[in-house]
Amino acid sequence: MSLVATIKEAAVQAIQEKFGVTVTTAEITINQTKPEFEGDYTIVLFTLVKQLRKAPEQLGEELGSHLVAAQPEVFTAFNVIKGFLNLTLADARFIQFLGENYNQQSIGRLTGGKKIMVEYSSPNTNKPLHLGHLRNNFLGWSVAEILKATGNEVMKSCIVNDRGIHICKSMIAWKLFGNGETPASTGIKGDHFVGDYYVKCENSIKAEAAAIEEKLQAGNYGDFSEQDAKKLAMLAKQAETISGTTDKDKEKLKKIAEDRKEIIRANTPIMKKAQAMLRDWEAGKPEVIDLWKRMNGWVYEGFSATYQRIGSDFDKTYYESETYLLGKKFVDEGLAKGVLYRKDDGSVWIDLTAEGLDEKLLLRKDGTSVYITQDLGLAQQKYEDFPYEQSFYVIADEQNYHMKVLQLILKKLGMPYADGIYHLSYGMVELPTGRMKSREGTVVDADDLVNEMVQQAEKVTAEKSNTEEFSADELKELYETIALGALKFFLLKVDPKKRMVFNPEESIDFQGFTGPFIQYTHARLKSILRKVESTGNAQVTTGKASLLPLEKELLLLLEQFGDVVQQAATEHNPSAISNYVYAVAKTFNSFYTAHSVLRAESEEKKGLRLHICRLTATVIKNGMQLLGIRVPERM
RNA sequence: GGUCCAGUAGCUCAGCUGGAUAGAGCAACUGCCUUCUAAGCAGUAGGUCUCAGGUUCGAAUCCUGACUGGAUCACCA
Repeated sequence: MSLVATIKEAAVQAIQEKFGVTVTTAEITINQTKPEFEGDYTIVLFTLVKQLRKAPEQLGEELGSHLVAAQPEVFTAFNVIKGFLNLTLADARFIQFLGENYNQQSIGRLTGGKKIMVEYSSPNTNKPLHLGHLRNNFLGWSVAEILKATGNEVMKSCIVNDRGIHICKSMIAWKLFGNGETPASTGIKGDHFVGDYYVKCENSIKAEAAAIEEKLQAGNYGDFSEQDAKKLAMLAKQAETISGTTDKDKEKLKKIAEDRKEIIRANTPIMKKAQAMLRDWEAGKPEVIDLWKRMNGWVYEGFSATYQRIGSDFDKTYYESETYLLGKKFVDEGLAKGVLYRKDDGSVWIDLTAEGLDEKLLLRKDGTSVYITQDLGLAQQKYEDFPYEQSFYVIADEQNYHMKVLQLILKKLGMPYADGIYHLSYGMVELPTGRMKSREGTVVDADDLVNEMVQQAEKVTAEKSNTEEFSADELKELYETIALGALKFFLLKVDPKKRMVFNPEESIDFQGFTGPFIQYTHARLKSILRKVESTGNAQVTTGKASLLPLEKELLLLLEQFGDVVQQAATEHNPSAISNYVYAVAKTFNSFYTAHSVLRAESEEKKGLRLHICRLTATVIKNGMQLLGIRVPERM
């Protein structure tokens, strides 16, 4: 049981004995005592005043003295200031905790016991991973590990968006401009290779759209079907009626311009070819399928290298090409149940206006499914593969609405797993100039970024570290460890749901509240432990030494690890762990400068501090492990 | 226009299930390597917690309303 829980129970018991009033542990508020007051933990008395009908000061005195008298092995002193009862805990209690845990590999708590699926990463196969994917990958992986550490059975899954117009764009561009080049012939990583053709396609679309635009200016609608020509004319007319300069008008005009642009883009020759290719793909035309398989194969090779490097892995991978039709049977069921309805044109809808949402299309009039239909099918498939109690979707917050609708539809269809769905929504990573847009080429590429970080790690290591003891291979591994540590920590230290800004001009720091700071602290710890183990002097006793403030502060923090992991699991929030591990490292570094371990005042102190070092190293290592960050033995 | 999210130091962020004088890092400034790794430590300076009301013994935290920024409301995925 954690110290905080111990104190709460002691307080409940004391209140019962002393005042004959029954309160629950949930009604006791405990904070860590502020540094300017004496004590370790503080009971807030105000919350109890009403129930116990006593003035805070008197209540504090009575409760405090009762606690100290009843459990002297836990509470050694107390003081009451304003409405706060500050309790000083016995050194022996901390030393006992230390003795029980210094040699443990893990000190988490296993309270979960649920089957949980965590879907994350979910890339498109037309382009390489970028910074946004990194946040997703690190977050998904970490949350899955945290859930495992709290005793749940977790399945990590990934849905690969391997079909659709996006990959057809890459395919058509390769066919038109590729001249038979391959990743092997050019030496370009597969996902980048395919991504380059996607960009080529986009550039062609832009060029062709500009040409069409020119003809349009001359009143030539020859490129368009009668229907599209009509739409364009209508948009032009609409735009004319909006003349104002208000923000609202400007927004309307912007929307019209965007609609217009989309129509033109869809009518460029290359886009029409890509569309035809998509139809051929759906019809199963062998040469298209072959090309599709070949190009996706290149992408998977590239992804696999990146995933391995950044430490993402999956227990189950779904491919949209295999699942995108699964949702259709939901439509039949939904129609039968009367949850869905068919419009005159044959399209199928669900009415969510009663829930404050809109009507949502589930099937086009031509019978083909849309995004949400596919997701319905996938949800069912996942549940059949792994009958979960909870299913996490790690997806950016731009899809909040989509996920809300998805869950709601499943609920209306009476799916038993609907309530277990949880959208782990995270904020987008933005540049100082705004959102990253792949179409405009303003994305920060994941591989490039990792490479830059490795270079920086190498540079800083050369400046700061004595690398004589390292072999070339060890150095290479160290750079990777530091680079990914810095990057992962940078992305995971922020609350997931918040948007974050990444400035490519400023390098990610290695000092202060960073991954390398914590890695460095771990290396320092290991250095001490290596020294003592090499002298064969590792057998020590903690004895009955009393604790200095920094020793106690560190132990107090270390004792909270289990609670912090639990909290991170409950909140699905790795940043709770980043913050905590940083606090541990920071406190240790203060301790380290203030007190010598190997040259401690006495053998007893030395033993105590060595144990503290062992425990600190374990907590740092385990905490960082939950973030997917390795800690080096030396750096 | 509807819905949802955010606004805390110059910058990036903690703190938000209400608790004491709002904390870190970066940037700036002062010190500390003959001492277990200075990617470190100690310190100085930096705040109208966007604003206005409300609830409360007590509000950065909860409620209401403004303001600012973002997302979304596609027969795109």
